Amino acid sequence: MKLYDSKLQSLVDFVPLTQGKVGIYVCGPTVQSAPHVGHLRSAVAFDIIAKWLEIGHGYEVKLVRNVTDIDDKILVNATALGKDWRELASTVEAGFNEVYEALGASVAHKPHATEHIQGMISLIERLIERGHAYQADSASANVFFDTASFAGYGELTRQKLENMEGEAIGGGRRAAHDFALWKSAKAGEPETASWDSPWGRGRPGWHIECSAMTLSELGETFDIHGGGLDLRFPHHENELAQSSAAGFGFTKHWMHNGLVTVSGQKMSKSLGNGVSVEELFELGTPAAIRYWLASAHYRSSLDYSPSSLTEAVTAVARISNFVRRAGEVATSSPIELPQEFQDAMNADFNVPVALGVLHDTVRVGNTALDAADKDSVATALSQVVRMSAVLGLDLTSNEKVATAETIDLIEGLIADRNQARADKDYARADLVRAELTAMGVTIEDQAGKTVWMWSN
RNA sequence: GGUGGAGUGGCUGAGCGGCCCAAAGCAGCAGCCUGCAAAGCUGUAAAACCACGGGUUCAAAUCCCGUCUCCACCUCCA
Repeated sequence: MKLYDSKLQSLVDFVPLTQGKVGIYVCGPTVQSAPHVGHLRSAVAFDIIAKWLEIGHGYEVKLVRNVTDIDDKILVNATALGKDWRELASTVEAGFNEVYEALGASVAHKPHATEHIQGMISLIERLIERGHAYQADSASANVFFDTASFAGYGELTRQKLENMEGEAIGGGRRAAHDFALWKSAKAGEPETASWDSPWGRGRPGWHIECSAMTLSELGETFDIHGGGLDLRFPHHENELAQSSAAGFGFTKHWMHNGLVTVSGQKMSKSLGNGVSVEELFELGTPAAIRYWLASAHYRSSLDYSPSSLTEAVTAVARISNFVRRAGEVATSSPIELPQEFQDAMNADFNVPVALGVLHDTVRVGNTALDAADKDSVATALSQVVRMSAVLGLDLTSNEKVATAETIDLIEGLIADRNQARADKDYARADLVRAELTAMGVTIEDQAGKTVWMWSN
């Protein structure tokens, strides 16, 4: 299979470093405020990538997504809210975990920055020993990475130092692009937000966290490092510099997901065009949201609009309706995935094409249903279920989940309506139907019976 | 200034030298079903001169050159 390596800027054959095993590290959120749609896109993209490597290739995948739980913004936001920063971080993280869970994009490995302070300190010491980092001056605990000492600096994003804008020299920083590895504790910051180090009390810079956590979780060398396109510079460039300068092989491949846009512009807090997760969940089921997030190739930008989400709701309903109807006459069994689907996924995880195959299969299955061709229905059903599993689409979200009383009520109304229809009292039948609709119930008159489901 | 990416039907969105008079979905239309709608299914007309102008090739949406427009990154960001 091939994947697009965003450092090499080309499609490459993917071969795990260790046979049968794949290590993936994806940059997770800084838990400073509630998640937005962009976080979900990244999570779903890499979840599908991991699932395909597991289901499609049988690899044992270790997917790591870190949590940055100490950072300037967390401290600033906590102060503004009058909260302990640790409380804010854990509350926000719980919110992230909730939506990841809802979308089926949870990960088993979630290292926290605050749990890896010692690893970061060791790594910084190693960089100083090797001549790639320096302490600002004896009076400050600031430690910077010395970009001039590392010839490969800029190779991830193909930029030259002289062309880049940089930060003002100060605080012991020798060059505009030298970046902080360790930041001296500042007056007024909570005591709990700093740690002892050989250079004095302080806290880690952002980039060193990920280098330390990849080392701890995946070792000196691993297969894939991922994250949003906006993290390429400076974050990933700096991570690469740190880990390489420390003498580690680091990641074999880089993968970056495209950003979510609104009217063509990047969704971000600073632009104030962020779409909240709540808004998304009001418009669609988790399966529909996942479908929408996956409907554009992971490297393309994905433009948000309410109508694009309702389209996804309809599309998912088409798939789940087939599964529901087919399930009445056939059972799903483990089966080979359609070749076109496998080909699409093997071509740099081309999910839009894979979704096309899924819909094609649904159409084949529906045709078979109409023709009462049970064998073909069973095959299509099995394939659809399997493809949906790879894509992580939970098709059961509008299944009948209700209390016994509610079910009795609904079934009673349906019986009333059918009695009215039998009596040719259509006015009353329509009235009952309107009542069901108001309850959020959609009914479907099939040959000889009426089935119901929750409306989308 | 530097580094990447994008411009395909009414909309979303694939394709990246011949299988493309361009996948799939949504919307539209028709048929089936229905008491009628809705829902569901099936089929399907029209609709894309593939941003624009050149070029290469037997053959280009796909390669090359130029132009225009848009986006991202170079500060924190998934």
